[in-house]
Amino acid sequence: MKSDFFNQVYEVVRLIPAGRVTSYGAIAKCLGSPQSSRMVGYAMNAAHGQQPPVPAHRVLNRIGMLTGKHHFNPPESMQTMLEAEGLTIINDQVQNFKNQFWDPAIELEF
DNA sequence: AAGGTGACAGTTT
DNA sequence: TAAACTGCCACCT
Repeated sequence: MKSDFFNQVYEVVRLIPAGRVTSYGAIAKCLGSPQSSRMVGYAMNAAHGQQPPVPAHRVLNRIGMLTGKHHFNPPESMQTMLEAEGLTIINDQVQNFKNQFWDPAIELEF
């Protein structure tokens, strides 16, 4: 059993609806550690091969930039998957990021 | 066992 | 205004 912290992150990420994106900080905050955003990113690093798969491509930094695309295989698949969900990505940045933002702290409570 | 790293974010200079 | 530093906590060497 991995650390529950990671499992929490995976669960939240899997709840992200298609066509929506969120930030590491939002997830970290939802878990109760708003300053532990790095841990969320690190959890994503271990998200490879998780069951069910974790849509890590829907998790971006606070500015909507595909910072972790380099960790995908191939890296360009991240942008491809996001575009397939209806998102517009230019220069590794999600357009209308604020409009597509999905805040777990709000959506989950709703 | 201890130190260093990291897919970030917020604050300060 | 932009750039740089610190904080955070688990994983890896």
